[in-house]
Amino acid sequence: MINENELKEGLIEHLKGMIELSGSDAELIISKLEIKYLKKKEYLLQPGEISKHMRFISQGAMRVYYLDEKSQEHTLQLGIENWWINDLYSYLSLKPSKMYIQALEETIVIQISSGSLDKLFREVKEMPNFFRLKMQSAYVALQERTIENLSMDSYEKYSKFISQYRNIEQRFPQYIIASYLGMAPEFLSYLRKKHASRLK
Amino acid sequence: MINENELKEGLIEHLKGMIELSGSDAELIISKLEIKYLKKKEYLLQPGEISKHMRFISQGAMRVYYLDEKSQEHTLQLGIENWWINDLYSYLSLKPSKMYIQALEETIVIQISSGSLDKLFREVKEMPNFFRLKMQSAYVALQERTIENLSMDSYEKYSKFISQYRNIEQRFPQYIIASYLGMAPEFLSYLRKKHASRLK
DNA sequence: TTGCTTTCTTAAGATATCTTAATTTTTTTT
DNA sequence: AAAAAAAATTAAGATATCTTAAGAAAGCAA
Repeated sequence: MINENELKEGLIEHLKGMIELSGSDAELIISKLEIKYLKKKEYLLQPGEISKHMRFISQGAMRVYYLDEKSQEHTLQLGIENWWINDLYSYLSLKPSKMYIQALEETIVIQISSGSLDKLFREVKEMPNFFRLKMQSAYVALQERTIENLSMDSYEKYSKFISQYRNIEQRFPQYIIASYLGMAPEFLSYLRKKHASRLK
Repeated sequence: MINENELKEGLIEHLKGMIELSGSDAELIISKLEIKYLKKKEYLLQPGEISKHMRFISQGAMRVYYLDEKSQEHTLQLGIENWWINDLYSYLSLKPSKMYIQALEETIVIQISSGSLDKLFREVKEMPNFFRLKMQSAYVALQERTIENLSMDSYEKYSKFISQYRNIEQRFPQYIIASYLGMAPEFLSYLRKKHASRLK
């Protein structure tokens, strides 16, 4: 069986990669963490629900996606171990989400409820800094994605994607990668073939 | 002539729309503000430079854009009075920007150097909160743009754009709007004609 | 006001990407 | 291992969007 304390310790290590935490800070944080187990294809959040937790992938792989009016899936976020995953829109605005957050493998998530997190913001000095920094890098990453959207064609985007997500990319089915990149899966398949030799 | 104190007061009001500031907070902040005047087409930042200020448009209109390898312009951000405008990537990472930040009208910008802002973060209690909240809404807005990129066709994007930027949109030349939306200006022109009657 | 410069429009042909549908391959379940 | 389900490939025809080039309109400067 899995040792939950070890998992929680993993999140503490993750925090320590960015901010300083005392032993008592760590204990305080650990006391607020909840662990959730998800089977493949299970949902952590579905449209209509309000996202009330910050969520950290401890093991496994997930994605955030939504369905447009034509019921097409569009993937907004992919994530694996040690990535945060959420619909921040819903979390921050307290409005119902339009997103699905789904496990793509057997997955373990560590969550903090927004109430607990607010307390931690007050009680653990460096906690706001952690989320400020996270938020900043998330913003920069999203801006990068916007830039790619504006200036790259489909193959360039794909090519950048696989070089950026080295190895990780194999954990996601191709049709999900296509939906992340904003192209039809058949077209991605066509591109892969066309450029087959050139792929690094 | 323009009364600079009034302009600075405008920024204080803007801050007060989101956080609480005492009289002495306001004075402290005001003491760090610099005012910059830009003529139409003038640049506030150019590629290769590091963005060392947080920038607030006091009057006028600006855009952030970059050139791709084919020297095509892509507009990442548009802004008018009371909007913050910057290349956060460069500002946060201290790396050289790839962006142009350009005035599209006679423009007045209020700046705070990153050094001064860091001080304010320590000296004005609510200051970090302001930027945390700003950052959050910027992130959510960018996520919204990503969603549109994934699921809307060009006309839908344009249509959403003009309803979102009511009236403001007339202050930006159409080819810039096209470059913001990620389409060729000729195609935008074609779409406008095609849907001419339906435009609200 | 005239002339110059910038922006916008039009149209034709080229290209990228999508849609549909059938087939094959891979993965999962029994 | 066989059967069922999910994912990937292929190919043809359809559509969206781009490119180029030229002319018209609008804005700005002399």
